[in-house]
Amino acid sequence: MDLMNCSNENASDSNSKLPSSRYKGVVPQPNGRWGAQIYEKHQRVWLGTFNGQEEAAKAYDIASLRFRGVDAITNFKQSSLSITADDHEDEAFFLQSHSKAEIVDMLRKHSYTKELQLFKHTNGGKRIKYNDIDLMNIHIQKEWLFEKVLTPSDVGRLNRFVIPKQQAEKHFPLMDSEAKGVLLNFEDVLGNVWRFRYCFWSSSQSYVLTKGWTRFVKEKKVKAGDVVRFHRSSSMGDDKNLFIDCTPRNTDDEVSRFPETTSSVDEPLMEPVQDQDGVIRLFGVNIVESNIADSRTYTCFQYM
DNA sequence: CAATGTGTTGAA
DNA sequence: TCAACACATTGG
Repeated sequence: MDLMNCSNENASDSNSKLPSSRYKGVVPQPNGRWGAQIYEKHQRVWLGTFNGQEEAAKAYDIASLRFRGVDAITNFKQSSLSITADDHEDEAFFLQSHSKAEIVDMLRKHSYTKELQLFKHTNGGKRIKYNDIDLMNIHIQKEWLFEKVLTPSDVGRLNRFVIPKQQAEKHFPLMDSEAKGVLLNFEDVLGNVWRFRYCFWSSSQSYVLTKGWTRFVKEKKVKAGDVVRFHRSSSMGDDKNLFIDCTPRNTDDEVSRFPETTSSVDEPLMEPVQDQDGVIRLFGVNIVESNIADSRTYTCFQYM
């Protein structure tokens, strides 16, 4: 092994240049170890340092799969210890069930394998055969963000929607320069795009959607008690990457023009759920429960 | 002090 | 996007 490296093997030689790696996303470190990195949106995301370049290459592979999807180019055929198709599917599901920041954090802490094992184990007894819809969902990488039950004031005359502070800061961080507000585009299940002004109201210390919200309430006919859900597509597409989705109460007075308002009398799958507790959803359907959110906290990154 | 990770550039 | 290179920053 190692017969390919013609010139420099030793990092101890301070005169020579650092040895290159044959693996994508792997860069040499001055001390002879190896760094892993991946680029997104013109900037580097550091994935940590590793003893061997193969280890670093695997870290890159995992990040690549999470950032760019199942068809991403990788160094190895499969990322970790996944051998069977089910294992591979489980890992894809695991990747999609965590934010990019969480995956990066695991890589930097070298805890990815541990977390994946835990994930598989806690789901071991009740392994699910995912259907085509689920796989498609994984493929397009739509990730669950959070949901909120609409309060009376959310649909009242205040013309604003309060995003729970914890969710707002987690999913829609505002820089100080943006405190005045930014415009966010959300796509609904019909492909319609809704544009809202999103800002922080210092008087009430709350994050709100303002301009555009009332129109949404009116046209979707949402009422207090209805649920609004937020998703994000983590595949590329800088613009159409946020999604909004709601379950309007059935209206007796008018034929619904919206498919998603169809009566759910014989739709057994829909049920409300708390996010941030490890409940995993695909298309709003609970697939499996886990306890992944029980312990660890992850450092905050700019990207998702 | 050693190791990590960023600033930066030039190539593709 | 990507790796090479220099080195500022981190952290033990």
